[in-house]
Amino acid sequence: MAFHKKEEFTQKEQDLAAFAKAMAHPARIAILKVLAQRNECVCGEIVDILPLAQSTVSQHLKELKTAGLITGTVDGPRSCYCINWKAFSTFNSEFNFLFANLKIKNEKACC
Amino acid sequence: MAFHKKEEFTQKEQDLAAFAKAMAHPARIAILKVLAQRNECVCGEIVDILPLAQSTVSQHLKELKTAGLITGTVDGPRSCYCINWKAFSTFNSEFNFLFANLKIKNEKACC
DNA sequence: TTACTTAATCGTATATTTGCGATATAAGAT
DNA sequence: ATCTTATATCGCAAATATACGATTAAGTAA
Repeated sequence: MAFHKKEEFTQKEQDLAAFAKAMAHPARIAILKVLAQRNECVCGEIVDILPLAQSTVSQHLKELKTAGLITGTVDGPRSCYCINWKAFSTFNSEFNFLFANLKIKNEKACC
Repeated sequence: MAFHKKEEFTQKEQDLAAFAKAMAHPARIAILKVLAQRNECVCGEIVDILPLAQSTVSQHLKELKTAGLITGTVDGPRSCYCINWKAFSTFNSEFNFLFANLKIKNEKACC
């Protein structure tokens, strides 16, 4: 039995899916929102904002970092994170390439 | 122990996450790509294109439909699907509102 | 040195996702 | 009515995600 046949798809499909997956949780959206609005490295504070335990927030941060949506530096006993704008730019391009370039001529719903 | 505390977040955060989650699989990205490129209702064919069993593809289609990314009509023994452009437009706006409007002044990576 | 602070990781329980085969459904063909 | 075709749903097994408390690690302060 083969589970997770993700390798059967193209690299671009997998990349897009991986990016979307990293955003596929409200907690991670909230984290990204904070980082985007602050527009600087945010050290801590995120734990105080989210309604989750410290360990859980740390896991979400790790996922975002692993997926490449954010970067992080260790600065003494605390860690600082900020948005990886380059990754978002790439995602946005890919996303628009797939879906947005046809949007105008498709305003008419077909079914 | 509370699992899945998604209700603790704002509706917009949940909506964005739900949309992202629907795209968080290469198979569903591939399906969306086909529908976007064809630019019309696609009946069947999707099963032939994807390297997955018919029942699995049907499940992915159901997820996309439930999340509102695609629409579908039953047409005799066959079903036809097409992209819900309105949903994509909404997602794109929300996405850009959160992340893209700050992109230009943030090209400098901070960490 | 011993505390204190901050964040990451471990261990674990539960929930969800993924995939397939088997079965059901529903319309058209014979 | 039966057969065929196309799609959806069910039932199950395995993988992954989610969350928390407890612990660890590493720097700072006393």
